[in-house]
Amino acid sequence: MSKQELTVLGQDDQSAACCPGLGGAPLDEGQAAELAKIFKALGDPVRLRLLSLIASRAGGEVCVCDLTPAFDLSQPTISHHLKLLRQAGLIDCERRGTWVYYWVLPAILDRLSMFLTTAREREADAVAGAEAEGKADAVAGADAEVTV
Amino acid sequence: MSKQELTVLGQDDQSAACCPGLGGAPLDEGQAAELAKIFKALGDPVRLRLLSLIASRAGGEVCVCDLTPAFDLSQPTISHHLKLLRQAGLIDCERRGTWVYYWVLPAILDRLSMFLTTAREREADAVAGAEAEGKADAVAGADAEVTV
DNA sequence: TGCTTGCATTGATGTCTGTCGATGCAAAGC
DNA sequence: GCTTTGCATCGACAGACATCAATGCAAGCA
Repeated sequence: MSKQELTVLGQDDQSAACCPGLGGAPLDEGQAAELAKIFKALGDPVRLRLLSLIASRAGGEVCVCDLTPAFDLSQPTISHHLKLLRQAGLIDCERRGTWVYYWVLPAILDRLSMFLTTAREREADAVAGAEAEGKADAVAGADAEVTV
Repeated sequence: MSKQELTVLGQDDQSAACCPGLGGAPLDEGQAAELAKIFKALGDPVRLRLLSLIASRAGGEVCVCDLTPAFDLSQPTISHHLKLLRQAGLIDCERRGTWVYYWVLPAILDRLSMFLTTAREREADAVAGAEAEGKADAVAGADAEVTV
């Protein structure tokens, strides 16, 4: 039911070997398209909450019957969002009797996190280098707006 | 030109204090909407490449005139994507004479990375706990598909 | 066998988004 | 002043997306 859905990061995809991270060389079109597909899956409040509900569950897996009531949406809509998360490789599922259980696949979360982290480190270096020339206040101001 | 555009993470937004990360308590609707806005900005190949081009630039900033030729798109389209990245709080810009320079704001990248990392750690624990009951092979198979 | 439950799929519809040409606007040079 | 250059904004349009009701399908139960 599920293995075939991992189209984003197929194991035979040579271009998926590894993205350099934002700090390295600029992404080529293939890498960008692949990453964008995953980020797009995360770019919806409903899907983000679904992922959050699954990830925060003790035991690591959740029955759909526990997810649907948490939203003010129809069952087909929830099913549709779960399918998109599955196609992005962020979750997987398994049927057990009457119920279907979903769990998070940590590998891609890892990859995204690393991609963003290397970006930050590289960028922080660049900013440190340019801090003496009048751009520092703007960056510092932006920092103050977010309590990381 | 730029400070007012940071609508996603306004400094007076109490709900933006900090998201718990995927591993903590499930996201509420406000947090999910806020994070989704940022992920959605990253959910486009063109914007991802733009961000990558800016982040990987020595000096940390890039003139728009250097970005536009890198794409097979019209100048208004590039400008549109840059605006969305700016509204998401991922980049900022400044006009200098005839040219406009963009640079990356690392704070939100940090926050996203942390959000995803805590998710992974929490999820990995859960998987480790459930590894003995037949779900392990599916997770291991997914891991094998990504060379993180 | 027939009924019920849980979830996925289909088809339709309204909304959002990416893209472009045209235009506006600021800065620099003549 | 006028012209040119660099970039943002506007208006329009095609394609993508979120959502729903209806339907299909598998599993359990009477």
